[in-house]
Amino acid sequence: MSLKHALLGFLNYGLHTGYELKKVFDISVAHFWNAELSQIYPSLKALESEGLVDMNVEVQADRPNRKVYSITDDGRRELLEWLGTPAESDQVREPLLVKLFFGSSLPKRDLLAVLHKRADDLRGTVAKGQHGREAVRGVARVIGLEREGLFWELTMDAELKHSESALEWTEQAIRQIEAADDEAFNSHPADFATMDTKARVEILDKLKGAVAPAIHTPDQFE
Amino acid sequence: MSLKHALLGFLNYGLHTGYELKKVFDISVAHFWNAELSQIYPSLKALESEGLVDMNVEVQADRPNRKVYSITDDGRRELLEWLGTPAESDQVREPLLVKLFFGSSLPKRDLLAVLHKRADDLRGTVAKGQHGREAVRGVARVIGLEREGLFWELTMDAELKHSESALEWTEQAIRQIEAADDEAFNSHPADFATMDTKARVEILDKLKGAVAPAIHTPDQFE
DNA sequence: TCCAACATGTAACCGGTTACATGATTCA
DNA sequence: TGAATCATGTAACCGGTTACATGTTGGA
Repeated sequence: MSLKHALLGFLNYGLHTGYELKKVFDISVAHFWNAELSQIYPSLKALESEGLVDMNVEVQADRPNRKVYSITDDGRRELLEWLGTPAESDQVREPLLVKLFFGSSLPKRDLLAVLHKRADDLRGTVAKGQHGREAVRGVARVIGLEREGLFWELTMDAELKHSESALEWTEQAIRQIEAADDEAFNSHPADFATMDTKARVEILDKLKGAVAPAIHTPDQFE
Repeated sequence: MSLKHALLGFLNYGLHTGYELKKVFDISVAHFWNAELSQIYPSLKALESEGLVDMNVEVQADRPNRKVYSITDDGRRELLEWLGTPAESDQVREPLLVKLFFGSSLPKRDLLAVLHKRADDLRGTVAKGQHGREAVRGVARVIGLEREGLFWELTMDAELKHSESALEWTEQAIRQIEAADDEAFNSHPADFATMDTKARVEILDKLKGAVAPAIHTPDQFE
């Protein structure tokens, strides 16, 4: 889990309440690590009981009391260790690719509609991303964390680049599908289905041997 | 959830047992939708109780009995409807970007090590992806589902393209970080931390207004 | 002899989301 | 008047992973 570590990261910048941290998440890391208040509060409590953060109640007259958290030395140590450990990628879960994978079961125009919707979404993300990227360094300057600007920009770049390449792929997929033979759609694949069980199993095993080295086995991740 | 729909998708190709489906997942969609047996079995049971699949027990003398599943008309209808519905992207959760975001808290060489590790992993994925892509159409032909080859290839392309662009980004990030001023690292940001609470909150709100339109709000997903 | 493959499952756990609860203040 | 902001949380649920359980057969 890196929510706890992300919280430590922000607390390393200074004191914060849970409510404030939610705001900070939303304007900075939400595109690659979202967090809900209902998860932040218990996580802070857990961090406290682990001795990685301290908490002070700040009594307020007109508003609800605030619980102000700060990072401890142990917390800082834990953060640095985590930051310096290589990160495994999370399991990819991409429903769109599942849909595309079974594209032959679907009328051509339905599949194309699904892909066009994705392309539109991505165009929106790309446009926003370009705007955001320009805003970031200024933001860092305003906030008094100028040196951090580089890193924040790089995370924006990551999203932008990803969106751009995803868009390129989508557009190319659309072109290839448009060009594809109509017979490829709405098909009811017969050969494999009517094979007897043993034959199918044999084929699967043969395939497994052939494809195995090409499969990107998604190993453990934190 | 699309595990159920992925199962329906494969059952639409023909009869399968849970055990077989696991194999099929591993050699085809595992890179974008992994599934464990412990999840497949209950899902099939659920699909059955929803009337989307039928089950027949095949008694075997020398081996454990097999439960052979087949898709029903209702199941086929459900599958087609799901396939034709635009897919929202899953929430992105990228620990590496979290680490990079807090890169200024870390010694330069530690951060670079983390990124080099990622770059190496990606180079491996790209190499495998290229091999795999070439194997796919052949696989489709062997299995008797030649028309499906196009779609399978496109899903391989997606992974390959994504890996390639992620690698490009990583390499560029490494270069920028190598070129960065040493003062940007191991820093203990003081200004923001020593501000009083009210001032910080004000800044956060200002930022929210400025950055909001650039933030890609990750909405609901299925 | 020991491990892999075949074949099915259950149970505990885990991180995360959604919904619900409370209650004051401020602004449109 | 009614919504948004401040500020904290709990509880139910959900999809997925890990670990555990069982028992046979065939090959290294």
